[in-house]
Order: sequence, then C-alpha cells, then structure tokens
Amino acid sequence: MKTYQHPTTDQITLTGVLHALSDPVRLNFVQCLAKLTSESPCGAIPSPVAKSTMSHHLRVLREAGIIHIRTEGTQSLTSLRLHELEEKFPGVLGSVLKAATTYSIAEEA
Amino acid sequence: MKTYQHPTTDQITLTGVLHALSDPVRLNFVQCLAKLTSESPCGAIPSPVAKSTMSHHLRVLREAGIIHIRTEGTQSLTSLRLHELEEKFPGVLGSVLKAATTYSIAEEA
DNA sequence: TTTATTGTTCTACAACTATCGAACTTTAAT
DNA sequence: ATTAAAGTTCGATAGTTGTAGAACAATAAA
Repeated sequence: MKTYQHPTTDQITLTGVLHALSDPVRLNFVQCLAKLTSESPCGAIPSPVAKSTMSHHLRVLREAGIIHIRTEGTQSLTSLRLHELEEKFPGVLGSVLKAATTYSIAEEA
Repeated sequence: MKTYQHPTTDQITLTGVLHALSDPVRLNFVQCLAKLTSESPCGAIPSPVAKSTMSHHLRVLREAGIIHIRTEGTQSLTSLRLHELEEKFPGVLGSVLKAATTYSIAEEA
C-alpha cells in the first residue's frame, strides 16, 4: 500500500503555494476539487493531459501542501487542505478559487 | 524617453498573476511597493540580486499586469495596479500581501 | 490465475527561467 | 564636454518544469 508524504503546516511556503497554483492544469484541478465536497479519485476530475503528467501535477500540489492524498484500493483519493491553508494564509486559496471560477481558468490552459 | 507596454485589464490572467507572485524576489518587491504609498524608483527597494536581474523581474511583474512603470528622468517609477487587480481578482493580491507580511517572505528567498 | 483498473516511476526532451556581467542608452550634474 | 546615475538589453549558463510514453506495482474483478 502506497503512502504519501505531506508537508506540515510549518513547512508550507507562500511562494510554494502560489507557484503550485500558477499552472492552468493544476489550478483547474484544484478548482474541481473544491467543487466536490469530499475526497475524490484523480480519475474523477477531467484533464487534458496524460496520466503520467497528471501524476506529476498531483505531486507538485501535494508537496506544496495544497492537497492531501491517500490510497484506497487502486485509486488515490485527493482532498484540499482547505482549513490548514486558510489558517496559515487566510483568504489566499479562497480568493484564488473564487477568481478562477469567475474567470474560467479553462480558457488559459 | 522610454515607454513601457502594459497589459489591459482584460489581458491579465489569474495564472499569470500567480506565477509572477510566486518568485521570492518578486513577491518581496511587490510587498515593499505596497508599503510605500506612492510611486517608487526601483532603486528605492532593497534587493539581493543584480541590477539586470531586477530589471528582468520588473518586466515579468509588468507583463503580468501587477505593476505599472513609467520613466521620469533617469529613473523608472513603479506602482502597484492595486485597484485594477482588486476589481478583476477581488481579494487575491490583498490576501497574498497580507500573508507575505505575516510570514516574512524574505526567509524564503 | 488472468485480466482490468488506477496510478506511479523512469527516461527523455523541449521550453522556460533566474542569474549575472558587460555593453549600451538616456538623462542629470559638474 | 565629461562624468555620474539609473536602468535596459544582450549573451551565456545552470537549473527547473511541463509533457508524454513505456514499464511497473498494487489492488480488484472475472
């Protein structure tokens, strides 16, 4: 069973978060994740890139501290670390997600 | 007299803004700029990098739509496009700047 | 036991990026 | 007319990154 390493709240950096969110594919993924209330398998979120590329992006998001990943069976379930991020960087992720929804990030991808 | 090209509000993208802010040197610059109320010459803001490197970063910030630059004499005066950004992406720049101040970005550089 | 599903890892590659020094431009000051 | 000041641009370089395919691992289903 695969386990993933996640940064503690202390280890999360603002520039790291911003960088992780600055890619259209990743931002789109995070945006979709925010819409789904509970954990979601990666495959449940549509994406234009190859499987391996998506795996790479999920790793970047995870290492930046934006998402949490755990495995269940063959699928890996991802969820946003919303509360932790809100506590560390109040308003940042929220406003970004709001802006992303309003301005349809998909067009930038 | 040198003039600079700035993107219109329509041309500013969320991922572009996030990417521009995701560099420690740039974020630090923007943070300093936010503290100074009016226009500031680049030289007024301390930076650990070479002149030419700073020039590069200012260009990135300008092309992302985050700052406005105009020349006066030999110096180029920069200012944040705060209102425009607030209107297009409400809360984004504000929360990032707040977080940057709280968590002392300098340490990430 | 096969076969299918889901995702990861490795390798490779093209594109981008942060950095600097040197040369240059423009304006201001002496 | 020199000299100084403030930035920009160019060239080079080392490192990072997004992308995909092939091979692999682990679990589930037939």
